[in-house]
Parts: sequence; structure tokens; C-alpha cells
Amino acid sequence: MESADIKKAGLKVTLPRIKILEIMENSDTRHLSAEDVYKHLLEEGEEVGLATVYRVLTQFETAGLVTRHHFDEGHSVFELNHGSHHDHIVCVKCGKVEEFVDEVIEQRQKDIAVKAGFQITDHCLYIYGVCEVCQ
Amino acid sequence: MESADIKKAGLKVTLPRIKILEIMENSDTRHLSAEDVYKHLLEEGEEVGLATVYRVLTQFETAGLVTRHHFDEGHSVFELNHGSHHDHIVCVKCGKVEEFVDEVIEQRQKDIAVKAGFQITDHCLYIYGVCEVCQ
DNA sequence: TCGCAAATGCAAAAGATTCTCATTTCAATA
DNA sequence: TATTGAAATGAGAATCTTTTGCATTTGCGA
Ligand SMILES: [Mn+2]
Ligand SMILES: [Mn+2]
Ligand SMILES: [Zn+2]
Ligand SMILES: [Zn+2]
Repeated sequence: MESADIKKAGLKVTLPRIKILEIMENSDTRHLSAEDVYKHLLEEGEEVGLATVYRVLTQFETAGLVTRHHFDEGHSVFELNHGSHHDHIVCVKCGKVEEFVDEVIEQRQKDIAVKAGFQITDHCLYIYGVCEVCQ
Repeated sequence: MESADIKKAGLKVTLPRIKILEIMENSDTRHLSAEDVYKHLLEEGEEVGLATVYRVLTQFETAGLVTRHHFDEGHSVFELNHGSHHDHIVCVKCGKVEEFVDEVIEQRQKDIAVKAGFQITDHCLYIYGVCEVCQ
């Protein structure tokens, strides 16, 4: 059960929150915009407002349940936090997203931050390209 | 002279375009939003519309004169293309931006793309953190 | 079960960017 | 240099994403 996660985040376990979490767990697309989540809710006949979707996703982000990304598209996309950090490679034609982790890159980023005198809070690496199918 | 660059891009050499290019060259901040550029124009008493600023910056981007970035802030920032690619480390407190290039990271990205079957069109790496001054 | 703070839905507002269209301005050429 | 048409511009309306205000509803502890 994931109601536990909602409660753990200090949030009341409400129907919209449960539904949104379910949608993000069961969607075949790991990366969803607020609008995407809202459409899923409508399809399931749930009466949840779009404003609530935005509010809940932001709260989930703050609670560390989801991560927000900005794939050069002009809107945020969210994904469930399944523990580990990773970066993304995005097809500019079909929007497909693949994930990867590269320990060498991770380490060099830390070195760069130290050299620049920064305390890292976060980082993101997006590779854009054309996927095999779309070439 | 940079009117040459505008002409080379296949664009008519107009007053707004010249002014915008000048502003981006002379600004002490390398990374400017459309609104920033617009404010500079107003300060200089130039009668250029905000819509034109957006249009021109987009055209400059297409022509390869400027690069557009999305520093997690909800709006685009632009910088003059002084030839070489680089990535960015951004202070989340004061907004200061430093630039860097890491050849190892660049190469690993290429390898990752090949492995995933993608033809890279672009990539960007943003490191967010707190700069020395703001710690 | 009650009471109340937290959460929600809806509509309005806000912020960034794009579009429409009447008017102006380059720049090619006579 | 004057003419002229296509390209560019300015102003404001429109669009898109996200946030906010507020009256109403709901989860949850007492
Ligand atoms: Mn991901
Ligand atoms: Mn830069
Ligand atoms: Zn593709
Ligand atoms: Zn700083």
C-alpha cells in the first residue's frame, strides 16, 4: 500500500492523492505531465480538478515521492521516485525517454562543483537525439 | 561588426535586431531572458516590442547566433554563441551561472547515445548548487 | 459521532510566449 | 536616388501552463 507513503509525507490520505499515486504507478509511461495525469483521472471517471493535480504533484515532489523534470517542452513532467537517481535521453521526434546512470559522469560533476566552490543540490543531464525507431 | 552575422543568417538587418545583438554583447550577464533584453531596450529608450524580442531571439537561435537554455526557472534564457559548447553550474540562491566543459563527460555522453541507439542532436547538463558567496 | 483544520473544485488570475494584422522599414532595382 | 514589394514590426489579443482565492467538502483525532 502506498497510502503509507502519503501519510509518511505528512499529508492527509485523500482520494485524489491515492488516485494520482495509483496512476503514476500503473502508467506504462514513467514520465507524465500534470495534464497527462489529469486525462487519466478523467478516463477513470474520477472527479478531480486540474488544480488539485498540480497541487498534489508539487506536494509529492516536496515530499520526495516524485521528481519533476523539464524536458525542453515547455511543461513539467513527473515520475515516481523509485529510489535511485538517473539521467535521461529523450527522442526529439517521438518523445520516447530512456534512463541511464553513468558513475564516471556523476563523479566528474562532483569534482566540477568542488572546483567551482559550489555545494551541489541537484543536477540533471538531458541528451536529446533521434531514437532507433525514428531515424 | 555584427550586422554581417545577421545578414549571414539570411535575416534583414533591422534596428531591433542590431540593438538586441548589441545588448547581448555588452551585457555583463551572459545569460539573459527575453524580458531582460526587453528591459535593456527600454532603458536605452528603444521602441521595440516584447513580441519582437521573442521573435528575434528565436530567429537568432535558429540561425545559430544564440543558444537557448532552460535553467529550472520557468522561462528561457539566451546567450550569445561564442563558438564552443559548454555546460552550466547555477547557484539556486543568487542565480549566478558558471560555465564549464568536461571532455570526459562529453565523450561518455556520446557513448551512452550510441549504446541506446540514439543519434544525438543536442544535450545539456545543469548542475544546481549554492555558490561560495551564498553558502 | 463531532468539529475543525486540511484539502478540494471551480473559476479567475498570473506569467511566459505566440499570434494576428495593420503599419512601417529594408533593400533590390529602375 | 526614388520606387516598390516583401519582410519585419508594434500593439494587443490569444494561448498555454501553472497558481491562487474562496466557498464547500472531507479526513481524522478527540
Ligand atoms: Mn526518469
Ligand atoms: Mn553559457
Ligand atoms: Zn523516437
Ligand atoms: Zn549564489
